[in-house]
Amino acid sequence: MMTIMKTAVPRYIQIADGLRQQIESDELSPGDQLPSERELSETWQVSRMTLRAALQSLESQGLLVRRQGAGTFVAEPKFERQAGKLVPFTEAMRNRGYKTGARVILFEQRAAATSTAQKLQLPPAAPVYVIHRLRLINDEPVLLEKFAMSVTLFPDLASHDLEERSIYEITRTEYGIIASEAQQSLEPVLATEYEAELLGIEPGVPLMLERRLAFDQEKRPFEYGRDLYRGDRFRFITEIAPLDDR
Amino acid sequence: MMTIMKTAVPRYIQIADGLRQQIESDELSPGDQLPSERELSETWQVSRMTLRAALQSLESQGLLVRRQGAGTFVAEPKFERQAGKLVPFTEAMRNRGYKTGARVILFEQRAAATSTAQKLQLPPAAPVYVIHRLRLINDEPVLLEKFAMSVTLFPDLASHDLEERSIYEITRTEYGIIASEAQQSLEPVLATEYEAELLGIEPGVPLMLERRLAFDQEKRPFEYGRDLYRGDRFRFITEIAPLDDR
DNA sequence: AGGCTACAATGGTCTATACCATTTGCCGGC
DNA sequence: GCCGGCAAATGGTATAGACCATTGTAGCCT
Repeated sequence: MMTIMKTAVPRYIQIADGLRQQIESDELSPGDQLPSERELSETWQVSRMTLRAALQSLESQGLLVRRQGAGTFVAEPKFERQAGKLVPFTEAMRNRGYKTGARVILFEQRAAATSTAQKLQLPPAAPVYVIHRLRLINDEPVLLEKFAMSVTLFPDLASHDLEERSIYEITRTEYGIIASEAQQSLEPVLATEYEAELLGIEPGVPLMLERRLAFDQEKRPFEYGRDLYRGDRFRFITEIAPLDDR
Repeated sequence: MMTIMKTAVPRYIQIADGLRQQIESDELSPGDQLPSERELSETWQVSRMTLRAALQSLESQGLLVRRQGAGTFVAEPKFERQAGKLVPFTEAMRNRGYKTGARVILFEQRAAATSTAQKLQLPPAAPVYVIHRLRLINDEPVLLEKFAMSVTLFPDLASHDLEERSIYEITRTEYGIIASEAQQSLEPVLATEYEAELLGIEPGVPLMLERRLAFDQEKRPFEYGRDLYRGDRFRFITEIAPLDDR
């Protein structure tokens, strides 16, 4: 039954389907450059505008990347990140076969900002660590973590290796504080110049901001963070399960 | 500093911004019809193609709905649904000031399909209820729930009012089974004819499928469901908190 | 009064063309 | 050998116009 089938598929959709098949059958690989718009419009015997409609459709589906003056390229596939699940980032990515890395960009102790003190249920201006950590996959920066933790609760945190170890593994083994749940939210933001420089992108590029307040086994908040994921490298999927260790 | 500012904003983006401002300042309300493309292109003194580019931009941002032959309309705002959070649907929507309703479409007892028995950790072909329930907001069908539950675990379930009561409230108060957590996932699907008819849409319209396996306080699976949300009426946001009752 | 048909209004597809903005590569000069 | 400038290649914006497909309304006929 073809009740929802059109008898004539628009040309630009036919062309988009043809190109998508080339991408999905590995005839074209991520990073490959497509023939130019002018060449493709000759190949498919359509106007350049019709061809552009096809490319725009594929771009909006995340399959193509177009750069003015340079060309059209097959998009790299995005990493998948579990939304709403406290899975150690490094472990999750390594499980996918990626090489991971981390760099501590900032580690300093300062009086908590009012909102931070409030979130962490600390006295006003209580000392906290403010930590910025850059995460890399296959040597490419993809995530900038900014988080705050209480100095009182985690004395001498600097003595631990924050580049090689998960923060939650450190809190569990060194301080007996077990991450058990978290409040998280996702929202798109644009990269500032600072963030852009660290992530190797242009300012204004979209990032996914994951705000997080992690609680320990006594339901006490102990980590307040804002993770900034490159929007062009991640997509978020949702599955809830009992909290894994981090 | 204008390092990311272009000195010349494309005309179609200027027009899109102008129309967006009319929408966001309530000069245009949800459901309002916009002037025709031909009229707008005269108003803004551009070609119809340029005007169409502006409308397409707004459509992709979810602000406009265009229907061939009928016109262009300001989109109704979407309901927000917490992804990954077991909040009773009725309660969540009522809290937003919406009038909710429910209709049981199907309630039957049958031998569990293999996959269902497996998910619910039941013996093969164990008897289960298969329940389809249609949810309405302001008298509009927006969600089709399909779920399975063990007959053995919930004898005489039919005697309870599934239209007025939350399923989890029933399992808690009548059977002492408390929903404590769930595995959930989100994925877009297209409406079948059956689903489309119930939801008042055309077959092929996108739906968001929320698969769910709910566990009780002893970590036993007791409800296996597939919720189909109208994609044009919901968007999903993520925030995790300790599980509320359902 | 209801149903059907036709027409007008509306969005959708497509063409051909021109020009602009960005990127990249090559060539020449230092 | 390196750097800068220029030109070509590429995507982006815009125009003018034609024609197609769908929807809705009005008028006419039963």
